[in-house]
Amino acid sequence: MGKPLIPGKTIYRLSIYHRCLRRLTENAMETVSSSALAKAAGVNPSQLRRDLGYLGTFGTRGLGYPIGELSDAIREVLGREHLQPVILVGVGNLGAALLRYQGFQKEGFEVIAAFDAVPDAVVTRGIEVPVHDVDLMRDFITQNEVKLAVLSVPVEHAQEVTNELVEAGIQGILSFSPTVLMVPETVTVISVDLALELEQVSFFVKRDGEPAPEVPEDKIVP
Amino acid sequence: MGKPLIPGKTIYRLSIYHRCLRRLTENAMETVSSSALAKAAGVNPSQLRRDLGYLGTFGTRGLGYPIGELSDAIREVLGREHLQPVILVGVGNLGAALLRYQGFQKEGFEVIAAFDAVPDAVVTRGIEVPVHDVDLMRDFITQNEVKLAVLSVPVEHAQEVTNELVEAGIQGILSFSPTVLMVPETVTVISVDLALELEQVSFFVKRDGEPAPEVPEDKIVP
DNA sequence: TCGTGTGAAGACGTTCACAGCT
DNA sequence: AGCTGTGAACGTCTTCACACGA
Repeated sequence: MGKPLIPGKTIYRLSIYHRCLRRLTENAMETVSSSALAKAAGVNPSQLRRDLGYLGTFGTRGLGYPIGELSDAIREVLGREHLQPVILVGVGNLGAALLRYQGFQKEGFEVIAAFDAVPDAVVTRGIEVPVHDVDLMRDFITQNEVKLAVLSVPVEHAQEVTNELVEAGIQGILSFSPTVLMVPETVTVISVDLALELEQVSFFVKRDGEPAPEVPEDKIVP
Repeated sequence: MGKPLIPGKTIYRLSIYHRCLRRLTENAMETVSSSALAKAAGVNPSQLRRDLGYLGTFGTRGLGYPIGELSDAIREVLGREHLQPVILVGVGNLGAALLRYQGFQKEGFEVIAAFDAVPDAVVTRGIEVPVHDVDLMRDFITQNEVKLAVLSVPVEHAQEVTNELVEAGIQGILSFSPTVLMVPETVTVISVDLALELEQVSFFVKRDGEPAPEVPEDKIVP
C-alpha cells in the first residue's frame, strides 16, 4: 500500500513544535498562527505549514491552528501517547549524568533501569534509577519488553553491548559512542557524537572574524 | 568572488573520515580505497569520493588514497591544525560529566576553564579543569581570546548566558539547552537536544515489530 | 584490472507565491 | 483582511555510471 510517509526531518521538527506548543498551552493560549509558532521553533513559516500538512488539515484559514488539537495530533504521530520505558547501559561519567538529567522525564520518557559492568563502582549520588549488573540486562529487557536503550558505554565495548541489546529485543538505540554500530535493518540507531558536534562548531568559527561561510541547516538556530 | 564552498554535511562527514583515518594510521596502513573507508565510516563510496573531491585531487586511480596526506588535508580544511581552547559554562550534572569526558581531548580540543553561578556547590571529583564563578567569565574570554564555548546551563538561563558569551566575543557555541537561542549571524550555534534525539529513536521503533518506516539519513548508522 | 574523479540524473527538502476559506 | 493549504520553482544532497589514469 502507498504510505503517506512523513520525512525524517519533519519528524524532528514536529518534536520541536510539540515542545513549543506545550509552553503556549501553559500560557492559556488557544490558537497559534504558523508565523508565530514558526518563530518560536526557529523555522520558516512555510516549512511549518508544510510539516503540519502531513498531519492532515488542522488549521483554520484566517485564524491559525488550535493548540490543543494540534498538540494531540503531533503526540499521536510521534507515538508518544503512552510512556515509553527506556534502559540505560554504561553508567560512567556520561551515563551517570544522563541518569540525573531530568530532560528525558520532561519529554515523557522513563528510564526504568540502568546497567553497568561494575555496578558497585558507580557513584549513585543523586541517582534514583536502580543500577544492575550487565549480566541481568538480557532478562530484564525481555521480561519488561523494553524497546529503547541509551548506550553510554566506552567505545571499545559499544558494538559488543549493542549486539546483546539487539539479541534481547531492543529496537531503538540512542548511542553516545563515537563509532559506527552495526545493527539489523529492523533496529534504529541514532548516534550523538559530542566531539564531532564541537568540531562542527569549530569549523564555522573563522579565525579572522569573518562571518560563517555556510549554514548547517539542521542544527543552526537563528 | 566565487567560493568553492564545502557543504555542511560534507564537513560533518569529513570529521568522521578523519577519525577513521587515524585508526588506520595506528594499524600502519598507507593507503585506503574509497570503498574501504566508506564502509568504516558508514557511508556510500560514491559519497565519500565526492566529499574528498572538495579537498582537491588526492587519490591515485587504481590504488586509493594516501592515508597520511589525506588526513592532513582534512585536518587543514577543518581548521584543526592547532589546539582550540574551549570553555564550558554550567557545571551541573551534564556539565560536570562533560568536563570528565575524555572525548573532546581525544579530538584535539582543550577545555581550559569552566564557569558556574555557584562554583562552590560543584562536585569536582575527577574534574581537573578549574571551575570559576560566572562573574569572571567575561574577562577570561577576552583575555584568553576564547572563541568556543560549551553551554550546559539550565534552559531558563540559556539565552541570558548566551548573550554574555556573545558580548564577550565567543563565536561558536555548542548548546545542550532544549531551546532556540537568538544570536547574531556571525555566531554559530549548534544545539544538541538529548530528549529530542531520544524521541527520534522512539518514533522509528514500531510497536508491532515492523521495520522502521524511513531512514533519518544523517544520524543513522547502517 | 582496479579504483578515482565527475557529468548527469535522481531523490529530497525548502521556499515562493497565491488561491481560497473564514 | 488574515492565514492556511499547496502546486510549482528552486536549491541541495546523493547516487549512478562510466571515462580515464596507474
